[in-house]
Amino acid sequence: MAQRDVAAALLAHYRCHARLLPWRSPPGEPPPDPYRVWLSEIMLQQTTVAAVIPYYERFLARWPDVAALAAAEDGDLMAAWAGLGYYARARNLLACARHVAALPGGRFPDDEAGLRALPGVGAYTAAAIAAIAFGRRAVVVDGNVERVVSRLFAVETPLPAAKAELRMLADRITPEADAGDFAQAMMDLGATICTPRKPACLACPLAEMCAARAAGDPERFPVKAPKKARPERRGTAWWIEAEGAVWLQRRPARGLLGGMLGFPTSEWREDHGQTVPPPWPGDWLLIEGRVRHVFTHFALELSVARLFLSVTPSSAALAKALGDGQWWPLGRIGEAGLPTLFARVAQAVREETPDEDEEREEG
DNA sequence: TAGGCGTGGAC
DNA sequence: TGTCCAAGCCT
Repeated sequence: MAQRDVAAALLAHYRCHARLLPWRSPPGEPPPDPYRVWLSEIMLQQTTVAAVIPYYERFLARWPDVAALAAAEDGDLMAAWAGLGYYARARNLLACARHVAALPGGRFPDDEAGLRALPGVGAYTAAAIAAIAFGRRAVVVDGNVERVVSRLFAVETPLPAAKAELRMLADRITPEADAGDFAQAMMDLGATICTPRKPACLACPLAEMCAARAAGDPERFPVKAPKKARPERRGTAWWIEAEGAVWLQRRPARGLLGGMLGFPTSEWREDHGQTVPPPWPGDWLLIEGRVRHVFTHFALELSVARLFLSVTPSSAALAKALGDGQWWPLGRIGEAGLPTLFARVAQAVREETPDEDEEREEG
């Protein structure tokens, strides 16, 4: 197989079948603003196109360029990211925007090495921006490309050990020109035709050249090492309510859900059955339902305990006992920008007391 | 280098 | 229902 045949066949297919996406220029046309390419690439890390589109549109409308984003408040940006997951991306997004805005000219670096040095920009993202926004030849390797290449060459080495080998093979088929279109064509192919399950080989422009197809079992690739079981953890979320407001806690900047608002909780532990002392004195009531949430590396089941206070403790007193936080109006809990785990806690409380608002209004 | 780090959709 | 997976990065 001549390597250039792969690129030629793929690019020809892409010119007719490229997906139209909000951050993308049609094949052959001038590339989009690097800010838009960067913003989309960060959002798309480990995240589906369908999930990203509404966030991308909202972000672009609210912060149309890197200078505007650099001027955003931390809390506003974290709240706008709420629900999209992997919140370190949001923290790095802001750090990166401020870094770029402070550069002479306030523009993104235009080569791979310069991009790679930015916070939140790794090998894949640097290559993708260099190719798509700046037309540089770069070897763009994401999960799609790994799958396509592993099938094209029937690579038997299991992931993740195969990464270096797959990157070398991707380098071999990457053309000197049209690097941006080629990268996006590979990713489109992986997303729509060379899919993890039931690949549509009959529609594939590379079918004739594909070793896995020739071997009759393309779905077997990429070979993957077995993964570990996901442990189960349990804990309790504390719902503290006073005079129509609930206490929200700002989580530490690093770690799980770092920098996001949420409810105070106990530790999350694998040993269950332990009774946890509440963090504030009073008559706590355990709600019936529990909140289950699955993270990448563990599953969590939270009990929810409620405390009603007739007098609102000062924020300073609660912050001293529970950590940095704030009172939030109950009626506007939907605007707090809670990550999904805590949005579910709020929903569980709401479902437990469906008529509470009416009773309060009537009483 | 392997593990931490979210979420929702597909099957 | 559980399992897998999606345009990875950081430490």
